[in-house]
Formats: sequence, structure tokens, C-alpha cells
Amino acid sequence: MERSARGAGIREVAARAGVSAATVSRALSGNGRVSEKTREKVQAAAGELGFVISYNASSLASGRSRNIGIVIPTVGRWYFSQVLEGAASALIEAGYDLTLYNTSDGPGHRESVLKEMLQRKRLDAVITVALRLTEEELEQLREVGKPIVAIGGPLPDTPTVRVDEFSISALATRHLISLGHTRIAHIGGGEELERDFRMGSTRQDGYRSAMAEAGLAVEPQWLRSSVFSVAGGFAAAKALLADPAAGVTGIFCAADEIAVGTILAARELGLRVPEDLSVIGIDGHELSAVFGLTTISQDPAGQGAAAVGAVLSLLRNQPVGGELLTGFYPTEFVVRSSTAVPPGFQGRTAP
Amino acid sequence: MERSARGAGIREVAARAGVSAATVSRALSGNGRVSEKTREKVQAAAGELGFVISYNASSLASGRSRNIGIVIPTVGRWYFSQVLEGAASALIEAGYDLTLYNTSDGPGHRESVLKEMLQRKRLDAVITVALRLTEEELEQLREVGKPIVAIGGPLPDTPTVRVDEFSISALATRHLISLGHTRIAHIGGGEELERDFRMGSTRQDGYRSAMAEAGLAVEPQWLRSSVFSVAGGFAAAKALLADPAAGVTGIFCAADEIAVGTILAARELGLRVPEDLSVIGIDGHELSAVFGLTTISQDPAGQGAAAVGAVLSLLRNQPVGGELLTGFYPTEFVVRSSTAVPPGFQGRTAP
DNA sequence: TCATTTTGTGGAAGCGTTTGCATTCGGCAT
DNA sequence: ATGCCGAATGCAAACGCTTCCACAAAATGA
Repeated sequence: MERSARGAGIREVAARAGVSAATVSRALSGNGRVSEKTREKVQAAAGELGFVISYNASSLASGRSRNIGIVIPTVGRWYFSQVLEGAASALIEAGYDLTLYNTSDGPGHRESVLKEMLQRKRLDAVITVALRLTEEELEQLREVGKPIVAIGGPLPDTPTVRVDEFSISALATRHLISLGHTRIAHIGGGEELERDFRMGSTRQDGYRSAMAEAGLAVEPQWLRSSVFSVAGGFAAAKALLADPAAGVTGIFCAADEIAVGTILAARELGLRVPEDLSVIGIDGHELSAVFGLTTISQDPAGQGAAAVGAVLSLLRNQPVGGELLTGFYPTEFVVRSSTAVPPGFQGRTAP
Repeated sequence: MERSARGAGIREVAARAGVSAATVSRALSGNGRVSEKTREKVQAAAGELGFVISYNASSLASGRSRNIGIVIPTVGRWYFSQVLEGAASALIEAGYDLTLYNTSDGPGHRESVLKEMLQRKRLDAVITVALRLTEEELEQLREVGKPIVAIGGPLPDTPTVRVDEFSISALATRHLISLGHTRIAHIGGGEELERDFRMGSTRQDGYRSAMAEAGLAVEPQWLRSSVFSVAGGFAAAKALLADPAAGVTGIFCAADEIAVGTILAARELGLRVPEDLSVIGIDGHELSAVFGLTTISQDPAGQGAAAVGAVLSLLRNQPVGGELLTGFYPTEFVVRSSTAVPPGFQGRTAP
């Protein structure tokens, strides 16, 4: 292997600075003590030689790799792309590399990713997004002894960044109820993520709870599901709204994209939003502003950054704030123009 | 460092299989010759011990790291998230890791990413997305001697996956012209990507060319720009359509998201699409189907996968097909219901 | 059957850092 | 002056693989 072409190594720097390789390592990494004068000499030499440390060698020797892995189902859907964006920015800021493992290619891949790729490769820590693991799988990961932080888990006994799916769903539903709606449908996420992530059904639970609490019945045909996309929401809403027996005046959608699809479907059927139909979503998607969608905003990029923050704490052996273990990531209720009192209703307006 | 907890090493496997470490390495990596019988013994031993090779050690020793880097401006926008998704899937399929560098955090970061992070860390190759480099920067990258493949470049003398921006823009414009439109506006991408990527203006050039070729004038107020989002398109289109002097009957949008925003703006202004206004986009975005948008679909996920294919060839020292150097990634013209003859026009219909 | 390849395997020297331990070198108190 | 002590530095042993080289064994050709 030609080494001449491959840039200077630490020994060349050492020679040029007139010190030993050990000192160069200490001067550049900040570990151990080095006099100010030597440090400067070393830095100068490194600069002149265009020396860049070999992460592989460094990792091998030190056991640290300044590289964290993120396991994410896909990067093509809005929520995940935002999480990734947030995490990537935070990591680059902290000087860490980010290795991406997307598990979208079938469940077989998921397993191999977890077992082989994370087992003890070159990661200092792992962030899992929307991943549900068996106790056994989790145990295997823990055995590796590297920090794990989850987003949208939940992984038991693991610091987790997550919103309070149940409560915000109940809140969204209650908002419709408080406006006077009684016939409220719910379009939830389909099986798509159910496999890894219990989100869909938790949101439905919140909806059911709020309905029950208000003494409202939930008719079976009010429960629909859709993939997390505008097209999916459009199709589901169209079926729902075309059903004369349903007769809903409000729809709580598990995601903004679904809600936007719902609004479009309503428009196409000649229904006005919010006069004839109220629609509320969850997410804070970019599109929600354009459509005047009332929603509960959840800032996924912030969640990604928060997870990175937790990981970095863990790596410094600072235990992460109990908040991540017990609390929820904050959400924001954004009232826009897609929700109003139901048609023909004369009661108080929304708070 | 406790080694007992850290899983078996290659020597343990060697001992268990009754061979030398060298043989284990050869058996597991497929380099060098090993008898079938030994290979099986080794694989069995490795399996029983749950042995997973240390990539750091392997990379250090061999100079190969089975890890490729992808430099991408952001992952939050549709196009980029799709490219990344496509690349990530292809890489995982090939058994490579993917390290993500997003350069969205200001130009300072971009430089450090390129010089420090790629210079000779732990990457076998680099895929750059929508990145424009100076000759000097490119030269620095080349010096490293690792394969580089670009998406949407163009980086001179670098295998590049890209669509023919100019031609498809002209094609889209011509489609409107052939329907009988003469007052055709263009909403292009803003400065957003212009910095790294000349895309915005290339699409405008295609538009101008088609207009000129048809002998049509382009009025200055017909040229608008927008960020690549529905909201951006909405705002830009609203301003354009509200301008009485403009009087356009067709709009060529540089992206589907902009086009969707345009359709929404038109609706809000009481204009029917396509009866009063024809709209055409570029992208093949998920939303385009929902809105019946005529568009030129460009399959960014496929582009990501194609770039990975090229990188893998390069790594095998198979020079990549000349197609990537000279040809264009295929696009598909999808005619839907957002384009029609202009209002009051009685001519032939579209081909 | 003997010389010549080919194949399979082991020994050991790296790969480029980090770090424990030993050593040196200046003070500084005595 | 004489010790002492901490700060600064060097030495050399890892870190866990890959691969060059040598060598033995098996296969091939004459």
C-alpha cells in the first residue's frame, strides 16, 4: 500500500514537531497533559502536513468511535425524515458521525441490522426510531454495553423521546367534542407501522377514551385506517364520507397528511371545511399551515435532536434526565380554520 | 478493557475451529483460498461464538471499510429524502454501511465536511447529492483516491446520475405550448439550492428555450421563484395570479410541490384547473397523483440506487458505464388532468 | 516415479492510533 | 545544596484484524 499518497501519519507529525507520537496524540485529542508550547508546535505541524487522524486506528485503539447509529424504518416518510434531519444536525454539531440503518427492506433485514450491524461494530451508541423490540432483542443490545436511546419507542427501561400519544389524541378528540360535535370519526394509521411501533392503536385509544368520557358512542364505521400519506387519507376519507350511514361532522386524523387528504376528499364531495366538516390532525406537518389545518404539532426534528442530546449525556456518563424516562416530549396545540362548530349547531364556540 | 464481555475475537474462533487466525480471516472474508471443509468448520465456530468481526480492526488492516459516505444538503425535503432512501436500501443490500453528512448547517460546515470528514476517514467512497464544488475542492477529494459519484451534480469528470433538466423543462413547457397556451409562466426554485446546485436556473433555461423556439415572448412578471414546498408555491402562484397584467393561462412549475401549491392558489382564487389554468410540474411527487397533476416524473429513489450501483462498480474497479458520464437518468412524462387547452381556445387537443 | 504446480495453512509483521508505566525535568520547600 | 513532587514526555504494548511469505501437502504432468 502506497503510503506516500495517503497523507501524513501521526509519526510524521511527531517528527516535524520534534516530539513523540504519544505527545502528538495527547496534544490533538486533549487527553492527558501537554504543555501549551508543545501543543502549539504540534498543531502547527499537523496543519502544515494536512494531517487528519485515522478514525479507524483511533477507534481500534481507544474503543471510542465518534460515530452513532440510527435505526429508522424508512427515511421516505415525513415524520422520519424530520427526525433524521434533527438528529443529523445535532450530531454533526457535536462532531459525531451518523451511520444510518434503515430497516424498510423487510423484517429479515431488521434482525440482521440489530444483531450483526450493531452488535459491536463501530458505534458508540444507538438511537432507535419507532422500533419495537422483544425483550430478548433488547437484552442482546444491552449486552453490548453501549448507550441506547429510543424515539417513539417504547423500549422498556430505555431513555425514550416520545410524545404522549394517548393524551394528545384524547385532546384532539375533545376539541371536536367541545365544539359540539358528537359524530366523530377517526382515521388512524394502518398496519404500516403497527409492526414495530404501537402508535396507530394508541392514538385510537385516546380517541375512544375521549369519546367514552363524553358519553358518546363510537360507531364501527367511524374507524378507518390509512397509510400515512395524503393519498391514503384521501381514499379513506372518501369512503367514510360517502357512507350515508356514517353521517360524521368531525374527523380526528392520526396524522396531518391523512388530515389533508381528508380535507381534499371533503372538498371533492362538495363539503365545506369547517362549515360542514371539521378536521383535526396530529404532526405539525408543513402542509397543515397551507390547508389551515388544526393540529397538534410535535416537532419531530426536535425529537431527533433531543435523542442526540440524551445519547451524548450517556456517553459522558452523565445519566440522562429522568424526564426522558418518565416524561413526554412537548407538543403544541395549533388551532387553525379546519375546525368549527358542527353544521346547524348553536352553542358556544371553541375556547 | 474487559475483553470477556466484549464477545469473541478472531483468535477464539480460530481456537475453536482448530485453525489459525489467518485461516479464519480468509474463510470469513472470502479472500484467499480455504478448503470447503475448513470453511464450514470456521463458520460453525463463528456462529456458535456469536462472532462479529470488528470493522475498525478490519478496516485498519485492510484499508477497506465497507462504508460509504453520502453528502446531502438536507434530508428534510422530499427529493433528498427519496434519494437517501434509495441509496440506503441499495447499500444495505450490498452489505455496506452508510454514513450521512448533511450540509444544511451553513456553508462553514460544508467545507469541514468535505475536507476533514471525507479526507481519509473511514469511507470507501462518497456520493455527493446536489453539491457544487470548486475545481480545487474537487481536486482535493480526488487526491484521496476514493471513488466519487455525484447525483444531480454536475461535478466535472465525475460519474453523475442526473436527469436532463434542460430538456425536460423544455418538454414540459412545450406540452403547454402544444395545447395552445401562449401566456405561460414559470415558477422556479429560489436561491435555496442555487448555491450548490444550478438546478433552478437550468429549468428556467429550458422554459425560455421552449418559449423562444415557439416564438413566444416571456414577460418578466411571469418569472417567479419559490422554495421547494407547497407553501412556497402557493404564495408565489398567488402573487402571480393576482397580478392582472400577467394574465397567464399556463404555469410550468419547477417542482411538483410548487405545482400543488399553485393549484391550491388557483382554487382559492376561484380559478378552475385545468379549465382556467393549466399547471405542470416536475418530480413525480406522491402528491401529484392526488391532485391530478401532469408532471415529469424523475424517481429520485432510483437515482440514489443508481449512484450506489456506480459506486459499487468503481469499488470493484469496473469502470462505470459511460452512460453515467454522458447520459441522463430516464424520466417519465405523466399526463394527468391539470393541463388542457387554454380557456376559449379551439384548436387541436394535446397529442 | 520424480519433478513441478497448485492448494491450503500457519507465522508474524504490520495497519495508525491510544495509553499505562517509567522517566526526565523543573521548580520549591527544607 | 538535597530531596521531593508534580508536570511533561517518551517507550512500547496493546487494539483485532489482514496479508505477505514460507512451507507442507496434494495434485498434475512427463
